[in-house]
Amino acid sequence: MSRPPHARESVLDAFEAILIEDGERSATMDATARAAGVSKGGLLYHFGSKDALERGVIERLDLLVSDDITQMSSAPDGPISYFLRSSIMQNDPLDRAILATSRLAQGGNAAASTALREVRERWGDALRPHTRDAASLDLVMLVSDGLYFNNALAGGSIPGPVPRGPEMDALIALVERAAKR
Amino acid sequence: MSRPPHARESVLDAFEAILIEDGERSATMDATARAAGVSKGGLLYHFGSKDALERGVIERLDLLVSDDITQMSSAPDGPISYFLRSSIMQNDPLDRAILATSRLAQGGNAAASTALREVRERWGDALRPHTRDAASLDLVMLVSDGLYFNNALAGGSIPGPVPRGPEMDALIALVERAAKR
DNA sequence: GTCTATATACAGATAGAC
DNA sequence: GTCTATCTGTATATAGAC
Repeated sequence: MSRPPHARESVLDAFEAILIEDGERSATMDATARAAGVSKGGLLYHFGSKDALERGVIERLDLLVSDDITQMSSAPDGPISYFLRSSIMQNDPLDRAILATSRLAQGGNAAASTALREVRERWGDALRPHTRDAASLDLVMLVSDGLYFNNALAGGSIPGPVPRGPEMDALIALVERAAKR
Repeated sequence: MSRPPHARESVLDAFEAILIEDGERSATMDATARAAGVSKGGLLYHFGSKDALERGVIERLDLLVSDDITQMSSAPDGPISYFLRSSIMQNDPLDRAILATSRLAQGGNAAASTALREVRERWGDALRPHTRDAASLDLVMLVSDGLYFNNALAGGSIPGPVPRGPEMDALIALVERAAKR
């Protein structure tokens, strides 16, 4: 099992960071190369085009989501609680991959939009057995989407106006009471 | 009461449309001018810079939200139902102004982010008296955010995976049961 | 008010040295 | 593998004619 070259991962990290903090417009190959500490030519050795770089982020997202769904299935407090709690930005690799892919999607990248829709569907499939009916599943998914949306607006670093601590606990209790099977 | 010049409004409409359908990256002054049926010079007579054009969208949003909050206060089914129902994309001027401003925010426009946060706060203030507690208000706001987020991903035109018809009715009933004072 | 023409800057991508 | 140098396209913005 050969893990991916380090420079390649650094480039992806840098690209994600600029997407999240400064938006899609600022995430140029030049800026990415500079932030990753390589030259533009060096970047283009690992990713032959802007499109390849964007595909790299999407592939990384898909891998991280697979891990997350495994975690979710065996979470001690149950999948709904795990899912909502992990919907607030913890700035972990998965959060960053989602935010970065969202930026690409909102910048017009169709593959990114598709990937996000598929990710959402995978989560929905995993949660469905634990919810009462379609409306209950909608409720859980939409609250999660809402949490992510606010994080996305906040720029990924500044905390948005999302519930934290005890208020988050109360929200999860409220959603579980309404939706949990 | 002098209404704003027609050409100016056409330019704003065109700019919003490109932002929503093709993303921030495609919403250039050139593309906007073309879509609005004016030349670049003509556009620049009405909006002296890209920044002025973006401010135009944000100002329009603020006006439309004021109208919406008035409507919400006197809605027959109550503010929560009105608020959630109007959170699914109806492609009306307010929806388009929100989506367009979201694109600007996600493209890195700080004024757009601030405007959206303030809009969200105005809605929260109007809804607070009608909800039980902080968690209940969070629930209503986050479901609404979730609906908008999915519309934003869908590109504004293709319907996203959001509840419609009877499923939307069931969702509203669920949220009201959990949150309504 | 609206147009054309153009200046300036920067994006993505290529070629080829080391 | 990583670099510099450079080509080409396109964005914002200005100048000035009509």
